[in-house]
Amino acid sequence: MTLLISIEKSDGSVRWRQSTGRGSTVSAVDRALRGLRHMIATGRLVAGQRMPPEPELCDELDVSRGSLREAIRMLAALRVVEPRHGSGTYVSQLRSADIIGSLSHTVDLLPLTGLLELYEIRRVLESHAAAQAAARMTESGIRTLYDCIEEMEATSDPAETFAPNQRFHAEIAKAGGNPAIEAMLEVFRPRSHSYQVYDLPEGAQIKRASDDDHRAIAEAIANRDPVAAATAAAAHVAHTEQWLRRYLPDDGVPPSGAAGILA
Amino acid sequence: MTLLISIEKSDGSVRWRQSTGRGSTVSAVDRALRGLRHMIATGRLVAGQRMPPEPELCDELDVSRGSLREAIRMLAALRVVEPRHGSGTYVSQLRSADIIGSLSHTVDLLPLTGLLELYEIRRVLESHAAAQAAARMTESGIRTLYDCIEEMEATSDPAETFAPNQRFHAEIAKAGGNPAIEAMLEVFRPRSHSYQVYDLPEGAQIKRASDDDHRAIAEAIANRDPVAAATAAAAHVAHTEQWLRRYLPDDGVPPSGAAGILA
DNA sequence: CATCCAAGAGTTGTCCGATGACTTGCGGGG
DNA sequence: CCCCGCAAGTCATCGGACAACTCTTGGATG
Repeated sequence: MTLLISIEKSDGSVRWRQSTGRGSTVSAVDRALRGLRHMIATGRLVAGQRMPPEPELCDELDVSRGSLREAIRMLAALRVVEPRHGSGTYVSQLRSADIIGSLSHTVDLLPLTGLLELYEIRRVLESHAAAQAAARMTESGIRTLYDCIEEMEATSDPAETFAPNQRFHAEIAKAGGNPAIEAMLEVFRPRSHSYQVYDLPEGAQIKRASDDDHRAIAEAIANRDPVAAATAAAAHVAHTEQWLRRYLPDDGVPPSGAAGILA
Repeated sequence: MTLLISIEKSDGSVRWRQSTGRGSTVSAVDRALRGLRHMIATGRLVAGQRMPPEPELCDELDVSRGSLREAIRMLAALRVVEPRHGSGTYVSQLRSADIIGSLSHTVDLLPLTGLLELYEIRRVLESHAAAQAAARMTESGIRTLYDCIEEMEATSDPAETFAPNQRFHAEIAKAGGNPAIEAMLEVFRPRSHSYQVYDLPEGAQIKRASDDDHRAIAEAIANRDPVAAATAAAAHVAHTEQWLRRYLPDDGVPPSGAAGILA
C-alpha cells in the first residue's frame, strides 16, 4: 500500500512525505524519482531546461543527496535527464528517438533467445520502413544504397562488410521518415554482427544470399514498389533470424511467428 | 579518448583502472557500469543469480560504494538487475519483455509530438499482432474479445471503458505469441487513455467509431482472416492517432507516415 | 517430534560531511 | 579588441556510520 500526501509550501514548491503508516512503504529514492518525474510531467521542468542544483532538490524532495543522485542516475539511464559535470543536470529533449535509444545498452546483454524475440519486431519495422522508403527515398539516397551494395559485394571479409551494411540499413531507416522507428532499428543493428555467421560452414552461401537480399531491397525501392520492398526487407531479416538460430543450443521450442503475413 | 587496462588478479578477478592519461577520461560510475555489464555479458554473472555484495564489488571495480550504487541503479532502471533490500542484488532474467517494459515509465513524460511518433510503431505492431492472433487465438479467447466489446458498448463513461479496452487489446497482443511485442504494446496502451478524447465535441461520434473498430477487429480474428485483422487494427490505431492530433497546439508539420501501406 | 519464535549475521538503504573536478562567466591585462 | 586567469557554482567521488530488512540458525515450547 502506497499513500502519499503532498505539502504545498508558501513559495509554490511541493514537499513529499509518506503517510503515517508504520514502516516506510516508500523508499527515499522512490520519493525522489516520483518527485522528479512529477516535476517534468507537470511542466515545472521543461525539456532542455537546467534543473535546480542538487542541494535545492534535496531540500524540496526531502531526501539526502546520495538518494537524489541515485534517482537522477535512473532517469539518466532512461535518457530523461542528462547530468553535465560542473554545469548542471538538464532535462533532455524527450524525443521519442532518445527514449528508445536507451535500450541500446541493454540488448547486448540479452541471451540469444530473447534477441530472437526482438527480431520479430525488427522484421516488422524494417519491412515497414522499407515500404515507406520506397515512396520517399531521394534519388541520391538510392545511389548511396547501391554504393553500399557494391562495397559489400567487393569483399568477403566480415569486418569490411560491417560499415557498408550499417550505412545501407541506416539509409533506409532514415528514409522511412519516423525517428522512433529509425532509433529502434538502430538499437537492433549492431548486435546482429556480433555473431559471425559468415564463419559457419555455409558461410559463403549465406554471404551470397545476404548480398542478393540487399539487391532485392534496393531494386524494389528504386522501382518505387512499397510492397516488394516490404517483402524483400522482411525476407532479409527472416534470413538473418534463421542463421542466428544455428547458434541456439538445440532446436527446441518452435519459432514464435517466424513467418509474418508479409513473408 | 578512452583507454582502459585490465589487471588480472591472482584469484581470477579483474580490476579496472584508467590509463595514465592526464585527467580522468572515465568516471567512476562509468567504470562500475562497464564492469558490471562486462560481468553479465561474459557470463560471470548469470541471469537470476545473486550478485556479490556491494563492498566486494567496490573492491574489485575500484570505486566507492556510492558510485557503485549509482551504477546499479542505472542497471535497475533498465531492468537488468533488481536490488532487494536486505537480501542482495539479483541479475534479472533478461527477458526481452522485461527490457522493453523499462520504457513504460518514460513514455508518460513524452510530449504529444513524440508520442505520435511512437504511434507509428504501435500501429505496425498492433496490426501484426492482430494478424497473428487471427491465426492462433483460441475460441475461448475470441469469446473474451466479444465480452469486452459488449462491456464497452454498454457504457459511455470513459472510466468504465478503460478496463475492458485494456483487456481487449491485451488479449490480442498475448495471442500474437511474441512476448516482446506484447510488452511493447503494453507500454503504449496506458498512455492512450490519458487524453480524454470522448470529451471532445465529437465525443459521441468517436466513441461509436471506436466501438465499430473493435467489432471489425474481433470479426476478422473470428473469421481467421489475418489480412482483414491487420487492416482493422491498423485503422483503429490510425483513428486514435487522428483524434490525438486534435490536441496538438496547431497543425504545423505534416504527419510522419500517418498512412501505412496497410491502411 | 513438529512448530514457532528469537537472535544473529549478512546485505542493502540512507544520511552526513568533506574534498576533487569541471564548467562558466567575469574582469583584468595585453 | 582579444586573451587569459581567477573565482563562484555545480556535479563527482570518497569514506564512514547507522538504520532497515532478509534469511538462516538454533533453541524453546507445545
